[in-house]
Amino acid sequence: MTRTIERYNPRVEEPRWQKQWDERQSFVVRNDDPRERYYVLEMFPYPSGRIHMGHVRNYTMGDVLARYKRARGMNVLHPMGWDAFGLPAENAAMQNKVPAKDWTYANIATMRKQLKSIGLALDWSREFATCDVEYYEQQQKLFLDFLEAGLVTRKKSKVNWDPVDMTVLANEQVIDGRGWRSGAVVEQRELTQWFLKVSDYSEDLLSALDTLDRWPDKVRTMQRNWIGKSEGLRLLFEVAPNDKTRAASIEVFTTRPDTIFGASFIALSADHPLAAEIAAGNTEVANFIAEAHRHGTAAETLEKLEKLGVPTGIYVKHPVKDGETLPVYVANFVLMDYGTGAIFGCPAHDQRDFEFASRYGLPIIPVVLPPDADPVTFALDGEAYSGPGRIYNSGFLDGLSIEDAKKKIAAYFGSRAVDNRQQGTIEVNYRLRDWGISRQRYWGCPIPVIHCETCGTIPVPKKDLPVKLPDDVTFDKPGNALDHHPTWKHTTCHQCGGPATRETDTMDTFVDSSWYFARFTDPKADDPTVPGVANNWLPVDQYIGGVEHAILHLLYSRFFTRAMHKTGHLGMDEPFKGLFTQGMVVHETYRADGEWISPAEVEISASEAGRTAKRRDTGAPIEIGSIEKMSKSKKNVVDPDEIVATYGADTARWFMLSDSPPERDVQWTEAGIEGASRFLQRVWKIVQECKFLA
RNA sequence: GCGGGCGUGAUGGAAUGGUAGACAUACGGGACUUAAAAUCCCGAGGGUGUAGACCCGUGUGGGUUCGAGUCCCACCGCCCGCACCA
Repeated sequence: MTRTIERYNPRVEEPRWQKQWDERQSFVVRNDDPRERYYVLEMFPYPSGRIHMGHVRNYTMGDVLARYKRARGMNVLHPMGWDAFGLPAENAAMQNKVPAKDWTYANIATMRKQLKSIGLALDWSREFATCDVEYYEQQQKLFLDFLEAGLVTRKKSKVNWDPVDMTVLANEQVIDGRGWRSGAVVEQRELTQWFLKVSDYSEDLLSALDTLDRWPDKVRTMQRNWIGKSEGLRLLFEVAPNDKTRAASIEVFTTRPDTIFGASFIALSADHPLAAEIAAGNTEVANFIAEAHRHGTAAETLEKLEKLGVPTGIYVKHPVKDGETLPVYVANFVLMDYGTGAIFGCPAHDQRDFEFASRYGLPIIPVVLPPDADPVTFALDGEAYSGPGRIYNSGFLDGLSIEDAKKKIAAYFGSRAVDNRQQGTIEVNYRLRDWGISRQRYWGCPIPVIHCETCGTIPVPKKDLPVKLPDDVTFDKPGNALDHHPTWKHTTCHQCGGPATRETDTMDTFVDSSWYFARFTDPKADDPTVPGVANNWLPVDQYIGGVEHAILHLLYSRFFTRAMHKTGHLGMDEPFKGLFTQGMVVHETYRADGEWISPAEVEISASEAGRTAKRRDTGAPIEIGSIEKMSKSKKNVVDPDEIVATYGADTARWFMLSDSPPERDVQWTEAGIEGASRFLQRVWKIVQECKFLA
């Protein structure tokens, strides 16, 4: 008897199975399925044009989990959608004269086909794109509900302005003083903006991190730092009589009120109102402020600035040393947008204050004695001491621990008054700010409000939603194409019937991705969610994505879940029970004559002597460079389509999962994918032999 | 500076405190072939030895333990995030 065992041919087998899954709707999930539920979600893609290997890795991980849970008899929700608003569509519209909408949906069609060829167990019946009118209409409803619930404010504020993208950026989107997308140096501008009141939840967002025990510590720590809680004392210093200002007091924020006996100066931010007032009659101060502004944001990219300041000529009374005064400076290292924009300097126990005091000859008075140090001989060794110890040189605080001294001095100042106010108030400060969501862009969710000359700025009634984006926009002028549209913004006021204009700002695209996981639970519903359904599925049991979203997307989503809870759309506060941050896909880089070379053009030969590379066509030598994240700019990308065509999706998936632990970077190599391919062939052969024997 | 993580063959990496290096890649040798590819088999951490075997090996130095890659302490190096936050 003869038999032949054929080689596994993914080009036949994979499409056959994928067709069956499609026809039988194998992965379509029903909300009324009584089995135990499991929700696995990977961060949805931006439809940039084509999927990349990072997508393959991300979605394969989720897929394995989804299939495993399904095999264990669970009802598994594993959906897919598109984070489809954003600037690249507008850029494409400008450069290629393709409407942003067409460009986006064409990309989605391509990428959907690619994802299907990967063989993912996805419920495609729930697919949506955030630029679908049906989706952003629901988002507009959410905005109105948030507005009604007091979670939205409109205020004039200094904003980060990206001069290249011509739009506002959230603090989270400014990296080293540059726009996260354009890389342009960010400017400060004063604009009226819509804000979501994330700061209402500062404490809750912080403390609830402790409950997220299936999140990586790294991400929790990053969020903790970002929220930036500090407990301290808001403290008034009484201004000594002078002719330079009528201000009676200066308010500072400090986390170290226990060191008040070591205070030797007050420093104001260059943006402090009092500094501006003094500058009006003091050219030295005015020049210093101008200089500080000139450095401003741009200098943040340079190495640490020297601690510089200028005396204002004003003095304040020392709050605990009768008859003594402290000089008031304007200093370049004091930030206006944290605390009160003013500090008291205790040089002995704060490194910045130490440098400042050393430069300007101000007293350095140690008031914290390190354990085992001698109070008589202890001296600072060229830098501030910020470690543990006991208070000394401090009158009625002497001998106390730092913690006890903080309590005692807070009580002391709490019982005194300056400028007709309580001198010291315990205060908790957060670094977290409200989220400015206004963007001066066309391709985003319109903010559903109108500006009426008579009635003011008022929300569009829900019955008039959606506020639809026009399709016929042009990009011949810089700035917001919506604003330039000839008719779109002109409307009538629903209250008074008079003329009104629409808000032309659209929402930050991070809004779109802050609740999509909830929409997947019932993507066709007439409301943002059907709470009975959403609460059954959420929170997401396992969320998988890149660590680059550790702050922005994940923090905003946590806020949104709380806000949707408050407005009755959801019944929980945390969206993601488990979070997994997968590593990147990296690849060697290749260079010749200063140009990056694509791996497809490179032939590698290896021997005991090592690996060498040459051009596949000409045979010219190529330098093997460092291993980097796959990126178009370095050309070290491998196209998933080609891999699937050559080796099949399962080989690509197997390699992605087997070569490196999922949380670490995986290095894509030709040899690795070959090995994975051979491995699968062997497995297939064994399976065939078992079938034959059976 | 603060925080998180990592350090094991040529390489990616395995190892509930119990035979370190699974599996894979690369490399070398062999079988098959006119030849190559594919496939299959063998070798392989380093050192000494004809061999049986022995010694040394998980960044460095200590410690706990019958036993440490794993736990504890100190240090060195690398990666990532945040950072003039008072």
